[in-house]
Amino acid sequence: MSYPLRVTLRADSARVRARTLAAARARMAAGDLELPMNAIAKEAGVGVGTVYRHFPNRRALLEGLATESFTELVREARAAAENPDIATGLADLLRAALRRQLTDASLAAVLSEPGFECLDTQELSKELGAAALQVLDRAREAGVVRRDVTPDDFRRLTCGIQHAARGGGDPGAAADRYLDIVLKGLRP
Amino acid sequence: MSYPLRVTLRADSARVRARTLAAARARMAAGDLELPMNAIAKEAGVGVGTVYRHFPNRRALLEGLATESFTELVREARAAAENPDIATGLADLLRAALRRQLTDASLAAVLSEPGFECLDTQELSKELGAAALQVLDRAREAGVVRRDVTPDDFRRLTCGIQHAARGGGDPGAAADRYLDIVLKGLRP
DNA sequence: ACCTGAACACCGTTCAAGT
DNA sequence: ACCTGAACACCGTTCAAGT
Repeated sequence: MSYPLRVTLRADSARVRARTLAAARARMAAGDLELPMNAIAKEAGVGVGTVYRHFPNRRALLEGLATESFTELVREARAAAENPDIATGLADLLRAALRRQLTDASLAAVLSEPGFECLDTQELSKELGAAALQVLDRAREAGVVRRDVTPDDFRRLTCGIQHAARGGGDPGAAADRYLDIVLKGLRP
Repeated sequence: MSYPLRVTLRADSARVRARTLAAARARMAAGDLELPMNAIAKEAGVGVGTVYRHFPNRRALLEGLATESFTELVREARAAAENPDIATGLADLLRAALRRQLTDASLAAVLSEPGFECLDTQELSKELGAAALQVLDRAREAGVVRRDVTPDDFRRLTCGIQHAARGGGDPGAAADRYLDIVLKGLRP
């Protein structure tokens, strides 16, 4: 069994990583979802090879970008699982997942197709799944949700609503309505 | 007002078009959704420039690929609008849209973001919208659907379910369940 | 008229050479 | 150890030259 021993990066290495992520984020904010490695390296003032050292492929870079939102989402999911009114907790969980995906396209991309590149992301995914399962168990017991639904259905359904919401005008308003429809459909 | 007068292509031109579409379809069937123009031209035994003459960009090629399925879908939508039991008609409409998108990735892509490149596609889209509106009007009158839903919501929701269904194992089974959830949620 | 494919710009990815 | 960027392969797109 061997685990990576070094948890903190060397200062310059950490700086490179941060600058790469910043450049990538700037591009995404400007509406470019392609994340071209060469262009990002140039904008970050870093050699391409160094970008590849930190992020072996575009998927890894995407996960690096999504980590922050993903962490927040896990926190929200846990809070939802604690809600004394679990029907509300369930609605909160799905709403949070949807909102985070709409504000962060990288998170939407990462959740849309699992198959994780980074251990961090895999870990976050497990934690999200665990929180979702708690919500689901309590909701089932309270009889407020269909019995055939799984935590993975939650992931897929929120990704689906996100996709539907982005596929036309006023994504925010559409997302609210579609979430409403799905929540109602999820009742037993 | 000027309309294109030539409806039938010159024989060789039609052959080029057909070969291009065949090559593109072969690629998509092999799981490549990128549709690289150069590679397709080579595989079709045609100059790249000729491909561009027929399909000025990838979106146009995508629409060319989707036309057949789209036409079938319009037919199915019209049949759904005629169903004496309009609740069933509505379910049939959404099921057909979903099924076609799952069997034809190009149709899923075309419907997912409108902004049509070809007149044919624009026409098909209008016809689909008209049929959906008929279904919706009848369903509303019969009181079997939420009043705030539009034909465009149907498009977006089916695209969303398709996306959710593809985002994990057994897309077919997932699609059925998700459609079930959404149909229930659409009731008033 | 329509077709061809060389040519140019750009991106992904690797790896020998530097520090 | 880590970083750099030239180098190679590949793709999108155009356009001068062919038929």
